Amino acid sequence: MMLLSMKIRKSEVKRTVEDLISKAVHKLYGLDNLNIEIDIPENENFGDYSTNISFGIAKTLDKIPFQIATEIAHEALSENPQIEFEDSLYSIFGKIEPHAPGFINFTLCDKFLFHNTADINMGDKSYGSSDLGAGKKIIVEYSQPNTNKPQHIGHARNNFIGSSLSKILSYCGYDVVKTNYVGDIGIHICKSMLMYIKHGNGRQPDKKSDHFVGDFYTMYEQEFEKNPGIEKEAQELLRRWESGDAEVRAVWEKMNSWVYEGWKKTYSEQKVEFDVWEYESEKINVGKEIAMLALEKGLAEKDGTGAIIARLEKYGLPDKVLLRSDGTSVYSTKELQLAKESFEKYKFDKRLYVVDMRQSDYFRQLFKIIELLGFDWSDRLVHIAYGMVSLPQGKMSSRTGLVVNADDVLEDLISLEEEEIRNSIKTPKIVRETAERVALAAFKYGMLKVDPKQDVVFNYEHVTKFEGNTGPYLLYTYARAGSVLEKAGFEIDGEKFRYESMPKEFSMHPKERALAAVLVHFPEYVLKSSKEYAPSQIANYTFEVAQKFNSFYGELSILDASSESLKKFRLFLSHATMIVLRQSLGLLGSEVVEKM
RNA sequence: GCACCCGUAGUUCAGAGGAUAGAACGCAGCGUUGCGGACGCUGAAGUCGGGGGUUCGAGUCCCUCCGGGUGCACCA
Repeated sequence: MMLLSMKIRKSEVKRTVEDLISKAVHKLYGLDNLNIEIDIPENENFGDYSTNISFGIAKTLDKIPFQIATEIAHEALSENPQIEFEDSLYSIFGKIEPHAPGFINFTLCDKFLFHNTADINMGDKSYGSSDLGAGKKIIVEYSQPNTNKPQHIGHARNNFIGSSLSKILSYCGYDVVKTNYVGDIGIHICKSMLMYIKHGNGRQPDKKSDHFVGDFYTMYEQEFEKNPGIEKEAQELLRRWESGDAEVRAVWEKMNSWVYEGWKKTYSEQKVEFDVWEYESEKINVGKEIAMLALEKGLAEKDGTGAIIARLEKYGLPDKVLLRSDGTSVYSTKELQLAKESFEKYKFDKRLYVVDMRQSDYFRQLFKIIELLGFDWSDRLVHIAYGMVSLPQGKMSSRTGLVVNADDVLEDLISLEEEEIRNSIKTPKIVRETAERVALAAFKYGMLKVDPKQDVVFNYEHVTKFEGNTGPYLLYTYARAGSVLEKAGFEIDGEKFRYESMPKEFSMHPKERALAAVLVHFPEYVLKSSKEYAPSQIANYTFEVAQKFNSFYGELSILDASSESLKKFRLFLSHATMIVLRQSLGLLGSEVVEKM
């Protein structure tokens, strides 16, 4: 008999299945080091976990998969792990069965599901967390806005992905450093500066200050259409900035401070934070050293004009200029330097760049150059490429004027949610506060539920609905469960409520079982999400939890359960659901509300 | 021209090489003198872009074609 200590983490159920199979296969056939894959079957008839191991080894063993499955299932069942709960031992799996044509299906017993539900109630804030990443450092760089205009809806997706990934990785035990690398200088910044100098008359912002600056950038684009010559003036400004011209620097500082002031509000309303801010203006010409090293290593060469160019053709990538012919460094060279400094400072195990997928080739070049420079940490760099955000009326474009500002989106969503909840909440202040949370959840969930690689069509009508796969639906489910608990006067009381107090013939109703079982998988989805750098994994899991709860809620009465102990069990389940919803929404960057 | 990403129900999206490809919205019905009906239940709806290949098994991996998006050296 295999005995597991009482401290077994529920996140290890899947690993327990792996161990069990691995040992059985070793004992029966002497096979080791197999890649054992454990599935969570969608079809409830196939148990809580399943494996296809029999197919993989059938040829080696010259046996029929079903026979192998039968043998392994039999062996695994005889080693059915025992776990201690309430001062006695019980076996985790109710059934371990072979299934044609050769799967092995594992079904958790009711008592384990009860046990896990009780543990969630006791463990509260830590359920689903792990120490997978203990002692490992991950830098997550995201947002990277430019100081010439306010943030649009595409930045919002970036902010939400980066911020959520950071939370997920922290939850898995990694030491995470959230970094923002601001593009605070360059020709694009000088464009809005130019217009302010020409037409601003020293005005102070009369609206949100980053929007105020953005208006001058728009003004530039309009004027450029009529008079392309003004680009030279912008370039001249950049030259003056680089030479340290006091007048230009003063305008630059003033306008950038306005932008930062505006962003502060944007980030605060989005509940997006950073540990470290880096500024491009502080990296001016820092790339020379890197460029020289590249020359030395022979991966770059000087061309006729004096520019230094990394030759990447033989690696299937376009060549990349490192130093311009005038000797100044380009953006990518600064980024190389930044990566190097970052590694020297943090000795990171991973560095994630959350940047939209248009820059995929660029990052491939960047990472290749770092590898060719001989830095052995080049394989720790990861580009988290995400797709574009578009609207039902089409893709965004500054030319057609269809650019949606992130602040405006959130404000619109808040208004929509205020209308939704005005009926159930009467105090205006509470309406506003609640609407803010619901709107942010709608916004974030709408962005995060989609796989990062996919483009997103962001539909206001859709994401703010209280029904369907939306943030508000999840919050509604949470509030609904909370309302029942409140009515019952329920308080967590794990010590007094024991499995033994359940009726002798107790077996879970299918709806109870489905809910309790889906809760077991939370830690597994957190891990999966962290490995794939995909918050969408947690998002879709969370929706499944909400569906299972509502289905349970619709079918069975909690407060009028047939016995006190059954009622208490259902309250336990409801409370455990709330904890999982709260934790997973938290990992997606959203807060729950008690009433809505 | 070259490269990368994406093609799954009318629409928006899930699918960890496996079992009868799943949700949500919309559509057609149904349910509760009941804990929040902002819910639940049932149903219709699919040649997984086309064609080859690998595999016991392909929506998933490989090749090719088609369609959509994006990027290709001194912008960032």
